[in-house]
Amino acid sequence: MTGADEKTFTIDDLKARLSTKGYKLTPQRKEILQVFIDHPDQHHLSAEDVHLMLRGENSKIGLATVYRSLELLGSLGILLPIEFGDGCTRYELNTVDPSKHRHHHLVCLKCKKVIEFDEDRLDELEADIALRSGFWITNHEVKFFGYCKDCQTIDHNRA
Amino acid sequence: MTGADEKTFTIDDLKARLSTKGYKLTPQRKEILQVFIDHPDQHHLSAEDVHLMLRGENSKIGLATVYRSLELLGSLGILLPIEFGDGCTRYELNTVDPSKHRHHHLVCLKCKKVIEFDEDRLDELEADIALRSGFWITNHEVKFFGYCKDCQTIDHNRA
DNA sequence: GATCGTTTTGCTAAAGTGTATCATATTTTG
DNA sequence: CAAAATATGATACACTTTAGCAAAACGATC
Repeated sequence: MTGADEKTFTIDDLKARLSTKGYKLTPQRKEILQVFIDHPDQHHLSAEDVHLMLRGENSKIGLATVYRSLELLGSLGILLPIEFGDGCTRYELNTVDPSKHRHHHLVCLKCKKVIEFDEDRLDELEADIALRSGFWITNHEVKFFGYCKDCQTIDHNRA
Repeated sequence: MTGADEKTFTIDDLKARLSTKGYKLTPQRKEILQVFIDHPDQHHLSAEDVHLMLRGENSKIGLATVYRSLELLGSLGILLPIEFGDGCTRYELNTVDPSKHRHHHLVCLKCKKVIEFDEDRLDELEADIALRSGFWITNHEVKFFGYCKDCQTIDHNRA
């Protein structure tokens, strides 16, 4: 259901974006971005996830650095933060031209499964909202909540 | 920018929905719903917010009960949980017929201001997603992120 | 309206995510 | 290569939310 490959960020892009804002290129920041580049299927990574994956590669990056780097990469537009209501902020690799590839999320309230889908039909709506509100809109996020095929047969009445 | 009044839930609705699922009607649950009914303008209340408001009315409801009740009212469809990424789950009073009044959020990344807007144009999209995915969709959530009028003149490069 | 079984509450402890602090180490610039 | 600024790592801390359990309250039935 997810679309074709779109150009995402590279380590060189990271270097460029960091330096234009006065931040430094460190091995930790490179490694953290590399985790996202190396695992294109493994979306929605939390700080804890990234930390564990790095530990698995014998990296000694501290947890605080992971948190700080994820937030920084988010503010640079290289990663996108997402909230699924599971208690932690998750991130995914952004695409260089975000208008090219907008994907959204379908969350099962029962089994917590998350399915991605592509959708460009919101661009018109976004332009409309921007005009009416005076906002400069940089991103939008759409989530549908419901019950997936497997969970529709089970009783939802309690628990 | 927010639409006209729509019918929202009452204490009687609460009673009905609780009993059909075997839950009991308690004064605490009534008081908590009443907070939302009494403050139609004060949307987006967190557990802490509700607890403080109740304390201000000399109610002695415990914080854990507030958390439990908010989650319960959410599962009954009386309240809707929303996440703005500010570290806590917030709730707003749902409308009896959710298809009648879908409002979404425009969040300023700089000053954290939240503006609501009405939008029904997603119903068609929702039906489409449901058909393609096999999901039974119960709710959707749309958030636009950007910079409000007041914050567009200020430099966004750092911090 | 009293009784019984079940649910709910309130308190407190604890889990979990994320942030602040600060000494030490690293990067970039010249 | 040296200096100045930034970044890291470790730990302690803050904050939101959950878990556990004894006591209280609800509501169905008699």
